[in-house]
Amino acid sequence: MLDPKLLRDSPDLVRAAIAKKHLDVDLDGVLALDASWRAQLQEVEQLRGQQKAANNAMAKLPKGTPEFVAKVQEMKAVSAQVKEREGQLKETEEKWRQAMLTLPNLPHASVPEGKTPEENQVYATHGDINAVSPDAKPHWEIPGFSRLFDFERGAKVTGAGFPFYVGDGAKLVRALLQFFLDEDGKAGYVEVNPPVFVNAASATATGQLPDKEGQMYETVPDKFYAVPTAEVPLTNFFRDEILEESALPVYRCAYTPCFRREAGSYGKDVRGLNRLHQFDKVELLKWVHPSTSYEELDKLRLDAESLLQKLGLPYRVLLMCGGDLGFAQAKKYDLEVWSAGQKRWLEVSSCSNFESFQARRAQIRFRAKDTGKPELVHTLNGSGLAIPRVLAALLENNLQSDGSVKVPAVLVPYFGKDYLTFA
RNA sequence: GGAGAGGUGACAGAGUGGUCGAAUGUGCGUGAUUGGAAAUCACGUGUAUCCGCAAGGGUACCGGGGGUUCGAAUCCCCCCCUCUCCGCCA
Repeated sequence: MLDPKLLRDSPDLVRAAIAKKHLDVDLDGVLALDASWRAQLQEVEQLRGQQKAANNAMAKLPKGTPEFVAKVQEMKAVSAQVKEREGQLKETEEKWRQAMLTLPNLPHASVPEGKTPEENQVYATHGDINAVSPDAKPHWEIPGFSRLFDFERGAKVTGAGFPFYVGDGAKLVRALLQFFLDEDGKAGYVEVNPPVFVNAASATATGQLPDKEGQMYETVPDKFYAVPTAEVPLTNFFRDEILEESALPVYRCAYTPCFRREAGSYGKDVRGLNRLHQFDKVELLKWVHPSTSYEELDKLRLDAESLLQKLGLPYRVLLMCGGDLGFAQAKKYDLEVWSAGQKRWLEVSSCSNFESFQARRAQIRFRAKDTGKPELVHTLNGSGLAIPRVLAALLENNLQSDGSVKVPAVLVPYFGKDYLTFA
Protein backbone atom coordinates (compact mmCIF):
# COMPACT_ATOMS: atom_id res chain seq x y z
CA MET A 1 0.00 0.00 0.00
CA LEU A 2 1.10 3.53 -0.72
CA ASP A 3 1.23 6.40 1.71
CA PRO A 4 -2.13 8.19 1.38
CA LYS A 5 -0.36 11.48 1.97
CA LEU A 6 1.88 10.88 -1.01
CA LEU A 7 -1.19 10.30 -3.13
CA ARG A 8 -2.73 13.59 -1.98
CA ASP A 9 0.41 15.69 -2.21
CA SER A 10 1.89 14.26 -5.40
CA PRO A 11 -0.67 12.38 -7.46
CA ASP A 12 1.53 12.91 -10.51
CA LEU A 13 4.28 10.79 -9.00
CA VAL A 14 1.81 7.97 -8.58
CA ARG A 15 0.48 8.52 -12.08
CA ALA A 16 4.01 8.25 -13.46
CA ALA A 17 4.62 5.07 -11.48
CA ILE A 18 1.51 3.45 -12.87
CA ALA A 19 2.61 4.39 -16.38
CA LYS A 20 6.10 3.00 -15.85
CA LYS A 21 4.66 -0.31 -14.68
CA HIS A 22 2.23 -0.30 -17.61
CA LEU A 23 -0.72 -0.87 -15.35
CA ASP A 24 -4.26 0.30 -15.79
CA VAL A 25 -5.50 1.93 -12.60
CA ASP A 26 -8.28 4.43 -12.07
CA LEU A 27 -6.25 6.97 -10.13
CA ASP A 28 -8.83 9.75 -10.42
CA GLY A 29 -11.41 7.41 -8.95
CA VAL A 30 -9.16 6.78 -5.98
CA LEU A 31 -8.56 10.50 -5.50
CA ALA A 32 -12.29 11.22 -5.58
CA LEU A 33 -12.94 8.49 -3.00
CA ASP A 34 -10.22 9.91 -0.81
CA ALA A 35 -11.79 13.37 -0.89
CA SER A 36 -15.26 12.12 -0.04
CA TRP A 37 -13.94 9.89 2.71
CA ARG A 38 -12.25 12.84 4.37
CA ALA A 39 -15.33 15.01 4.09
CA GLN A 40 -17.51 12.33 5.68
CA LEU A 41 -14.97 11.71 8.39
CA GLN A 42 -14.99 15.33 9.43
CA GLU A 43 -18.75 15.35 9.58
CA VAL A 44 -18.90 12.25 11.77
CA GLU A 45 -16.19 13.52 14.06
CA GLN A 46 -18.01 16.79 14.53
CA LEU A 47 -21.17 14.92 15.51
CA ARG A 48 -19.32 12.68 17.90
CA GLY A 49 -17.75 15.71 19.49
CA GLN A 50 -21.23 17.06 20.10
CA GLN A 51 -22.24 13.76 21.68
CA LYS A 52 -19.21 13.70 23.89
CA ALA A 53 -19.79 17.22 25.17
CA ALA A 54 -23.39 16.35 26.00
CA ASN A 55 -22.31 13.20 27.81
CA ASN A 56 -19.93 15.13 29.98
CA ALA A 57 -22.67 17.60 30.86
CA MET A 58 -25.17 14.83 31.62
CA ALA A 59 -22.73 13.07 33.89
CA LYS A 60 -22.96 16.03 36.24
CA LEU A 61 -26.74 16.25 36.22
CA PRO A 62 -28.83 14.27 38.69
CA LYS A 63 -30.66 11.55 36.83
CA GLY A 64 -34.39 11.91 36.38
CA THR A 65 -34.48 15.70 36.59
CA PRO A 66 -36.46 17.40 33.83
CA GLU A 67 -33.23 18.83 32.44
CA PHE A 68 -31.71 15.41 32.24
CA VAL A 69 -34.71 13.90 30.54
CA ALA A 70 -34.79 16.73 28.04
CA LYS A 71 -31.16 16.22 27.24
CA VAL A 72 -31.71 12.52 26.64
CA GLN A 73 -34.47 13.33 24.20
CA GLU A 74 -32.31 15.87 22.46
CA MET A 75 -29.37 13.50 22.13
CA LYS A 76 -31.48 10.69 20.74
CA ALA A 77 -31.67 12.59 17.49
CA VAL A 78 -27.93 13.14 17.39
CA SER A 79 -27.33 9.51 18.22
CA ALA A 80 -29.49 8.40 15.30
CA GLN A 81 -27.66 10.78 13.02
CA VAL A 82 -24.26 9.51 14.15
CA LYS A 83 -25.34 5.96 13.49
CA GLU A 84 -26.47 6.77 10.00
CA ARG A 85 -23.45 8.84 9.00
CA GLU A 86 -21.10 6.37 10.58
CA GLY A 87 -22.55 3.62 8.46
CA GLN A 88 -21.99 5.68 5.34
CA LEU A 89 -18.49 6.55 6.43
CA LYS A 90 -17.65 2.93 6.99
CA GLU A 91 -18.86 2.03 3.55
CA THR A 92 -16.83 4.78 1.94
CA GLU A 93 -13.81 3.85 4.00
CA GLU A 94 -13.95 0.25 2.84
CA LYS A 95 -14.22 1.35 -0.78
CA TRP A 96 -11.33 3.73 -0.23
CA ARG A 97 -9.22 0.98 1.33
CA GLN A 98 -9.92 -1.38 -1.54
CA ALA A 99 -9.07 1.36 -4.01
CA MET A 100 -5.81 2.12 -2.22
CA LEU A 101 -4.87 -1.55 -2.55
CA THR A 102 -5.06 -1.24 -6.32
CA LEU A 103 -2.22 1.29 -6.38
CA PRO A 104 1.16 -0.27 -7.17
CA ASN A 105 4.41 0.56 -5.48
CA LEU A 106 6.53 3.23 -7.11
CA PRO A 107 9.40 1.87 -9.19
CA HIS A 108 12.85 3.14 -8.25
CA ALA A 109 14.48 5.69 -10.58
CA SER A 110 17.10 3.11 -11.61
CA VAL A 111 14.46 0.72 -12.97
CA PRO A 112 14.66 0.65 -16.78
CA GLU A 113 11.69 1.54 -18.95
CA GLY A 114 10.01 -1.34 -20.68
CA LYS A 115 6.83 -3.33 -20.93
CA THR A 116 7.63 -6.97 -21.61
CA PRO A 117 10.09 -9.51 -20.17
CA GLU A 118 12.17 -9.08 -23.35
CA GLU A 119 12.94 -5.54 -22.23
CA ASN A 120 14.51 -6.61 -18.97
CA GLN A 121 18.12 -5.54 -18.81
CA VAL A 122 20.84 -8.20 -18.71
CA TYR A 123 22.74 -6.78 -15.80
CA ALA A 124 25.54 -9.32 -15.64
CA THR A 125 26.47 -12.80 -16.88
CA HIS A 126 28.71 -15.20 -14.95
CA GLY A 127 30.34 -18.38 -16.18
CA ASP A 128 30.64 -19.70 -19.71
CA ILE A 129 27.51 -21.32 -21.06
CA ASN A 130 29.57 -22.90 -23.85
CA ALA A 131 31.82 -24.64 -21.37
CA VAL A 132 29.12 -27.11 -20.38
CA SER A 133 28.69 -30.24 -22.46
CA PRO A 134 27.18 -29.72 -25.90
CA ASP A 135 25.71 -33.21 -25.58
CA ALA A 136 23.68 -32.30 -22.55
CA LYS A 137 20.03 -33.24 -22.71
CA PRO A 138 16.91 -32.06 -20.91
CA HIS A 139 16.97 -33.63 -17.48
CA TRP A 140 13.77 -35.58 -18.03
CA GLU A 141 15.43 -37.40 -20.93
CA ILE A 142 18.36 -38.64 -18.89
CA PRO A 143 18.14 -42.44 -18.65
CA GLY A 144 16.86 -43.45 -15.26
CA PHE A 145 15.60 -39.96 -14.38
CA SER A 146 12.16 -41.16 -13.38
CA ARG A 147 13.61 -43.59 -10.87
CA LEU A 148 15.06 -40.74 -8.80
CA PHE A 149 12.39 -38.19 -9.65
CA ASP A 150 9.16 -40.12 -9.79
CA PHE A 151 6.46 -37.92 -11.28
CA GLU A 152 4.16 -40.77 -12.18
CA ARG A 153 3.80 -42.09 -8.68
CA GLY A 154 3.55 -38.54 -7.41
CA ALA A 155 0.64 -37.99 -9.74
CA LYS A 156 -0.98 -41.18 -8.50
CA VAL A 157 -0.55 -40.33 -4.86
CA THR A 158 -1.34 -36.62 -5.06
CA GLY A 159 -1.51 -35.08 -8.52
CA ALA A 160 0.58 -33.67 -11.34
CA GLY A 161 3.45 -31.55 -10.15
CA PHE A 162 4.00 -33.39 -6.87
CA PRO A 163 6.95 -35.68 -7.56
CA PHE A 164 8.63 -38.17 -5.28
CA TYR A 165 12.38 -37.71 -4.86
CA VAL A 166 13.99 -41.10 -4.35
CA GLY A 167 17.44 -42.30 -3.31
CA ASP A 168 20.18 -40.07 -4.70
CA GLY A 169 17.48 -37.66 -5.85
CA ALA A 170 16.19 -37.14 -2.33
CA LYS A 171 19.73 -36.99 -1.03
CA LEU A 172 20.74 -34.28 -3.48
CA VAL A 173 17.74 -32.17 -2.47
CA ARG A 174 18.72 -32.50 1.15
CA ALA A 175 22.36 -31.70 0.35
CA LEU A 176 21.38 -28.54 -1.49
CA LEU A 177 19.06 -27.38 1.27
CA GLN A 178 21.61 -27.87 3.94
CA PHE A 179 24.34 -26.25 1.87
CA PHE A 180 22.17 -23.20 1.22
CA LEU A 181 21.14 -22.83 4.84
CA ASP A 182 24.71 -23.18 6.03
CA GLU A 183 26.00 -20.61 3.53
CA ASP A 184 23.18 -18.19 4.32
CA GLY A 185 23.94 -18.62 8.00
CA LYS A 186 27.56 -17.71 7.38
CA ALA A 187 26.36 -14.60 5.53
CA GLY A 188 24.55 -13.48 8.67
CA TYR A 189 21.00 -14.71 8.16
CA VAL A 190 19.43 -16.27 11.24
CA GLU A 191 17.75 -19.54 10.41
CA VAL A 192 14.01 -19.82 11.04
CA ASN A 193 11.69 -22.77 10.67
CA PRO A 194 8.27 -21.15 10.16
CA PRO A 195 4.70 -22.45 9.94
CA VAL A 196 3.79 -23.58 6.44
CA PHE A 197 0.17 -22.53 6.79
CA VAL A 198 -0.80 -18.90 7.30
CA ASN A 199 -4.04 -17.07 7.98
CA ALA A 200 -5.74 -14.55 5.73
CA ALA A 201 -4.32 -11.55 7.57
CA SER A 202 -0.78 -12.70 6.88
CA ALA A 203 -1.47 -13.44 3.23
CA THR A 204 -2.96 -9.97 2.86
CA ALA A 205 -0.04 -8.22 4.50
CA THR A 206 2.48 -9.59 2.01
CA GLY A 207 0.15 -9.02 -0.93
CA GLN A 208 -0.92 -12.58 -1.83
CA LEU A 209 -4.46 -11.55 -1.00
CA PRO A 210 -6.59 -10.35 -2.59
CA ASP A 211 -4.62 -10.43 -5.87
CA LYS A 212 -3.49 -14.04 -5.95
CA GLU A 213 -6.18 -15.86 -4.04
CA GLY A 214 -6.60 -18.58 -6.67
CA GLN A 215 -2.88 -19.35 -6.63
CA MET A 216 -2.79 -20.69 -3.08
CA TYR A 217 -4.03 -23.95 -1.63
CA GLU A 218 -6.63 -23.43 1.06
CA THR A 219 -7.49 -25.69 3.95
CA VAL A 220 -10.93 -26.72 5.16
CA PRO A 221 -12.56 -26.32 7.61
CA ASP A 222 -9.95 -23.97 9.09
CA LYS A 223 -9.31 -21.32 6.51
CA PHE A 224 -5.54 -21.41 6.23
CA TYR A 225 -3.35 -21.01 3.18
CA ALA A 226 -0.42 -23.27 2.33
CA VAL A 227 2.53 -20.92 1.95
CA PRO A 228 3.56 -20.17 -1.65
CA THR A 229 6.91 -19.00 -0.29
CA ALA A 230 8.54 -18.61 3.12
CA GLU A 231 8.38 -14.88 2.49
CA VAL A 232 4.82 -14.89 3.80
CA PRO A 233 5.31 -16.32 7.31
CA LEU A 234 8.75 -14.74 7.59
CA THR A 235 7.67 -11.19 6.75
CA ASN A 236 4.69 -11.51 9.05
CA PHE A 237 6.90 -12.46 11.98
CA PHE A 238 7.11 -8.78 12.93
CA ARG A 239 3.63 -7.80 11.79
CA ASP A 240 2.11 -5.02 13.94
CA GLU A 241 5.34 -4.55 15.84
CA ILE A 242 7.68 -1.66 16.51
CA LEU A 243 11.36 -2.61 16.52
CA GLU A 244 14.21 -0.70 18.06
CA GLU A 245 16.25 1.16 15.49
CA SER A 246 19.37 -0.44 16.92
CA ALA A 247 17.97 -3.87 16.06
CA LEU A 248 18.11 -3.09 12.33
CA PRO A 249 19.01 -4.55 9.97
CA VAL A 250 17.46 -7.95 10.73
CA TYR A 251 18.56 -10.81 8.47
CA ARG A 252 16.63 -14.07 8.43
CA CYS A 253 16.51 -17.15 6.24
CA ALA A 254 14.09 -20.03 6.16
CA TYR A 255 13.59 -23.27 4.34
CA THR A 256 10.01 -24.29 3.60
CA PRO A 257 8.27 -26.36 1.03
CA CYS A 258 6.34 -23.96 -1.23
CA PHE A 259 2.89 -24.68 -2.58
CA ARG A 260 1.55 -23.09 -5.74
CA ARG A 261 -1.51 -24.00 -7.72
CA GLU A 262 -0.02 -22.41 -10.85
CA ALA A 263 -3.52 -22.09 -12.24
CA GLY A 264 -3.43 -21.09 -15.86
CA SER A 265 0.23 -21.81 -16.41
CA TYR A 266 -0.13 -25.19 -18.09
CA GLY A 267 1.54 -25.52 -21.45
CA LYS A 268 5.20 -25.16 -22.25
CA ASP A 269 7.96 -24.75 -19.70
CA VAL A 270 6.29 -27.09 -17.27
CA ARG A 271 8.19 -30.26 -18.04
CA GLY A 272 10.25 -32.11 -15.49
CA LEU A 273 11.44 -30.01 -12.58
CA ASN A 274 10.79 -26.68 -14.25
CA ARG A 275 7.49 -25.90 -12.60
CA LEU A 276 5.97 -27.81 -9.69
CA HIS A 277 3.04 -27.45 -7.34
CA GLN A 278 5.25 -28.28 -4.38
CA PHE A 279 8.93 -27.45 -4.23
CA ASP A 280 11.60 -26.66 -1.70
CA LYS A 281 13.13 -23.23 -1.34
CA VAL A 282 15.31 -21.29 1.02
CA GLU A 283 14.23 -17.69 1.32
CA LEU A 284 16.29 -14.71 2.47
CA LEU A 285 14.60 -11.82 4.19
CA LYS A 286 15.73 -8.44 5.45
CA TRP A 287 14.12 -5.73 7.53
CA VAL A 288 16.23 -2.61 7.16
CA HIS A 289 16.45 1.11 7.80
CA PRO A 290 15.00 2.99 4.81
CA SER A 291 18.26 4.83 4.19
CA THR A 292 20.15 1.60 3.52
CA SER A 293 17.70 -0.49 1.55
CA TYR A 294 19.31 -0.19 -1.88
CA GLU A 295 22.72 -1.00 -0.54
CA GLU A 296 21.09 -3.97 1.19
CA LEU A 297 19.45 -5.06 -2.04
CA ASP A 298 22.82 -5.31 -3.75
CA LYS A 299 24.21 -7.32 -0.86
CA LEU A 300 21.21 -9.60 -0.86
CA ARG A 301 21.63 -10.26 -4.58
CA LEU A 302 25.33 -10.99 -4.13
CA ASP A 303 24.54 -13.44 -1.32
CA ALA A 304 22.22 -15.33 -3.65
CA GLU A 305 24.72 -15.13 -6.51
CA SER A 306 27.52 -16.58 -4.44
CA LEU A 307 25.52 -19.78 -4.02
CA LEU A 308 25.39 -20.29 -7.76
CA GLN A 309 29.07 -19.43 -8.05
CA LYS A 310 30.01 -22.01 -5.45
CA LEU A 311 27.99 -24.63 -7.27
CA GLY A 312 29.83 -23.70 -10.47
CA LEU A 313 26.67 -22.98 -12.42
CA PRO A 314 26.63 -20.35 -15.19
CA TYR A 315 23.98 -17.73 -14.58
CA ARG A 316 22.92 -14.24 -15.48
CA VAL A 317 21.40 -11.36 -13.59
CA LEU A 318 18.40 -9.54 -14.99
CA LEU A 319 17.32 -6.10 -13.89
CA MET A 320 13.58 -6.08 -14.33
CA CYS A 321 12.02 -3.33 -16.39
CA GLY A 322 8.99 -1.36 -15.18
CA GLY A 323 6.46 -3.53 -16.97
CA ASP A 324 7.85 -6.80 -15.59
CA LEU A 325 8.63 -5.56 -12.13
CA GLY A 326 5.61 -6.73 -10.22
CA PHE A 327 2.97 -4.84 -8.32
CA ALA A 328 4.65 -4.48 -4.94
CA GLN A 329 8.32 -4.22 -5.88
CA ALA A 330 10.30 -1.01 -6.22
CA LYS A 331 13.24 -2.76 -7.81
CA LYS A 332 13.94 -6.37 -8.64
CA TYR A 333 16.73 -8.56 -9.96
CA ASP A 334 16.18 -12.08 -11.21
CA LEU A 335 18.93 -14.69 -11.17
CA GLU A 336 18.67 -17.22 -13.97
CA VAL A 337 20.74 -20.35 -14.17
CA TRP A 338 21.80 -21.82 -17.51
CA SER A 339 20.16 -25.10 -18.28
CA ALA A 340 22.50 -26.77 -20.77
CA GLY A 341 20.12 -29.49 -21.89
CA GLN A 342 17.11 -27.28 -22.44
CA LYS A 343 19.33 -24.49 -23.79
CA ARG A 344 17.50 -21.88 -21.78
CA TRP A 345 17.72 -19.76 -18.66
CA LEU A 346 15.74 -20.82 -15.59
CA GLU A 347 14.79 -18.37 -12.86
CA VAL A 348 16.09 -19.56 -9.50
CA SER A 349 15.99 -16.38 -7.46
CA SER A 350 14.19 -13.10 -7.45
CA CYS A 351 15.68 -10.38 -5.24
CA SER A 352 13.44 -7.43 -4.49
CA ASN A 353 13.27 -4.26 -2.52
CA PHE A 354 9.71 -3.50 -1.46
CA GLU A 355 10.68 -0.31 0.34
CA SER A 356 7.82 0.48 2.76
CA PHE A 357 5.09 -1.08 0.60
CA GLN A 358 4.80 -4.35 2.50
CA ALA A 359 5.74 -2.73 5.79
CA ARG A 360 2.79 -0.37 5.54
CA ARG A 361 0.36 -3.22 4.93
CA ALA A 362 1.93 -5.28 7.68
CA GLN A 363 2.58 -2.33 10.00
CA ILE A 364 6.20 -3.21 10.65
CA ARG A 365 7.97 -0.20 12.09
CA PHE A 366 11.00 0.90 14.03
CA ARG A 367 11.39 3.66 16.57
CA ALA A 368 13.64 6.33 15.06
CA LYS A 369 16.36 7.25 17.52
CA ASP A 370 16.44 10.96 16.76
CA THR A 371 12.70 11.64 16.83
CA GLY A 372 11.49 8.80 19.03
CA LYS A 373 8.69 8.28 16.53
CA PRO A 374 7.79 5.04 14.75
CA GLU A 375 8.68 4.83 11.06
CA LEU A 376 8.09 2.07 8.53
CA VAL A 377 10.98 -0.29 7.85
CA HIS A 378 11.94 -1.37 4.36
CA THR A 379 11.59 -5.06 3.56
CA LEU A 380 13.60 -7.05 1.03
CA ASN A 381 13.58 -10.64 0.07
CA GLY A 382 15.15 -13.06 -2.35
CA SER A 383 15.46 -16.76 -2.85
CA GLY A 384 18.62 -18.37 -1.72
CA LEU A 385 17.71 -20.55 -3.67
CA ALA A 386 14.79 -22.47 -5.21
CA ILE A 387 15.77 -26.14 -5.37
CA PRO A 388 14.16 -27.85 -8.37
CA ARG A 389 15.57 -25.60 -11.09
CA VAL A 390 19.01 -25.62 -9.53
CA LEU A 391 18.64 -29.37 -9.52
CA ALA A 392 17.63 -29.36 -13.19
CA ALA A 393 20.68 -27.28 -14.12
CA LEU A 394 22.98 -29.50 -12.06
CA LEU A 395 21.69 -32.66 -13.69
CA GLU A 396 21.99 -31.24 -17.17
CA ASN A 397 25.21 -29.27 -16.87
CA ASN A 398 27.13 -31.91 -14.93
CA LEU A 399 25.97 -34.96 -16.85
CA GLN A 400 28.88 -37.30 -17.59
CA SER A 401 29.32 -39.53 -20.62
CA ASP A 402 28.66 -42.60 -18.47
CA GLY A 403 25.25 -41.25 -17.50
CA SER A 404 26.14 -40.19 -13.97
CA VAL A 405 26.16 -36.64 -12.66
CA LYS A 406 29.20 -35.03 -11.11
CA VAL A 407 28.39 -33.50 -7.75
CA PRO A 408 29.92 -30.05 -7.18
CA ALA A 409 32.81 -30.15 -4.73
CA VAL A 410 31.01 -27.96 -2.19
CA LEU A 411 28.13 -30.45 -2.05
CA VAL A 412 30.22 -33.59 -1.67
CA PRO A 413 30.46 -33.29 2.14
CA TYR A 414 26.67 -33.05 2.27
CA PHE A 415 25.93 -35.61 -0.42
CA GLY A 416 28.50 -38.12 0.70
CA LYS A 417 29.93 -39.08 -2.69
CA ASP A 418 31.30 -37.52 -5.85
CA TYR A 419 28.75 -38.78 -8.36
CA LEU A 420 25.01 -39.19 -8.48
CA THR A 421 23.86 -42.25 -10.36
CA PHE A 422 20.49 -43.08 -11.83
CA ALA A 423 20.89 -46.84 -11.44
C1' G B 1 -12.74 -32.66 21.81
C1' G B 2 -15.11 -31.54 27.11
C1' A B 3 -15.21 -28.26 31.68
C1' G B 4 -13.56 -23.84 33.95
C1' A B 5 -10.71 -19.08 34.24
C1' G B 6 -8.90 -15.04 31.71
C1' G B 7 -7.28 -11.30 27.61
C1' U B 8 -6.56 -3.39 29.95
C1' G B 9 -0.75 1.06 28.03
C1' A B 10 6.74 -1.28 27.54
C1' C B 11 5.58 -4.67 31.92
C1' A B 12 2.70 -5.63 36.46
C1' G B 13 -2.08 -4.40 37.84
C1' A B 14 -6.84 -1.34 39.37
C1' G B 15 -11.20 -0.14 37.19
C1' U B 16 -18.38 -3.64 36.65
C1' G B 17 -22.75 2.15 32.75
C1' G B 18 -21.39 8.67 32.73
C1' U B 19 -16.62 13.53 34.88
C1' C B 20 -11.82 7.06 32.02
C1' G B 21 -7.04 7.43 27.14
C1' A B 22 -7.78 5.00 31.63
C1' A B 23 -5.59 4.85 39.12
C1' U B 24 -1.21 2.88 41.20
C1' G B 25 3.54 0.51 40.88
C1' U B 26 7.80 -0.81 37.86
C1' G B 27 10.54 0.56 33.72
C1' C B 28 12.18 4.55 30.55
C1' G B 29 13.54 10.05 29.68
C1' U B 30 14.86 14.99 31.59
C1' G B 31 16.18 17.79 35.81
C1' A B 32 17.52 18.41 41.21
C1' U B 33 20.71 16.28 44.94
C1' U B 34 26.22 13.84 44.88
C1' G B 35 33.23 14.22 44.11
C1' G B 36 30.76 10.10 41.39
C1' A B 37 27.04 6.46 42.02
C1' A B 38 22.98 4.23 44.74
C1' A B 39 18.81 5.96 47.19
C1' U B 40 15.45 10.06 47.14
C1' C B 41 12.54 14.08 45.01
C1' A B 42 10.13 16.89 40.70
C1' C B 43 8.35 16.76 35.89
C1' G B 44 7.55 13.94 31.59
C1' U B 45 6.66 9.27 29.01
C1' G B 46 1.01 5.26 23.82
C1' U B 47 -0.76 4.70 18.72
C1' A B 48 -3.56 6.08 14.51
C1' U B 49 -6.15 9.48 11.82
C1' C B 50 -8.42 14.28 10.31
C1' C B 51 -8.12 19.84 10.17
C1' G B 52 -4.00 23.50 10.29
C1' C B 53 1.98 26.84 7.22
C1' A B 54 2.60 26.29 12.32
C1' A B 55 1.28 26.69 17.27
C1' G B 56 -2.47 23.83 18.28
C1' G B 57 -7.20 21.41 18.09
C1' G B 58 -10.74 17.31 16.97
C1' U B 59 -11.87 12.03 16.73
C1' A B 60 -10.84 6.89 17.52
C1' C B 61 -8.42 2.85 20.04
C1' C B 62 -8.97 -1.34 26.98
C1' G B 63 -8.04 -9.22 22.09
C1' G B 64 -11.36 -8.81 17.07
C1' G B 65 -16.37 -8.02 15.18
C1' G B 66 -21.55 -6.93 16.02
C1' G B 67 -25.56 -5.27 19.44
C1' U B 68 -28.21 -2.59 23.67
C1' U B 69 -28.07 2.69 25.48
C1' C B 70 -28.66 9.68 25.31
C1' G B 71 -23.77 7.49 26.92
C1' A B 72 -19.83 1.10 26.94
C1' A B 73 -13.09 -0.80 29.11
C1' U B 74 -17.64 -1.88 32.04
C1' C B 75 -24.01 -5.09 29.87
C1' C B 76 -25.50 -8.88 25.68
C1' C B 77 -24.10 -12.08 21.21
C1' C B 78 -20.35 -14.27 17.85
C1' C B 79 -15.19 -15.21 16.84
C1' C B 80 -9.85 -15.50 18.05
C1' C B 81 -6.06 -16.34 21.58
C1' U B 82 -3.84 -17.74 26.52
C1' C B 83 -3.95 -20.59 31.11
C1' U B 84 -5.76 -24.87 34.42
C1' C B 85 -8.07 -29.73 34.65
C1' C B 86 -9.97 -34.08 31.82
C1' G B 87 -9.80 -36.96 27.26
C1' C B 88 -6.90 -38.23 22.86
C1' C B 89 -2.18 -38.41 20.55
C1' A B 90 3.11 -37.83 17.14
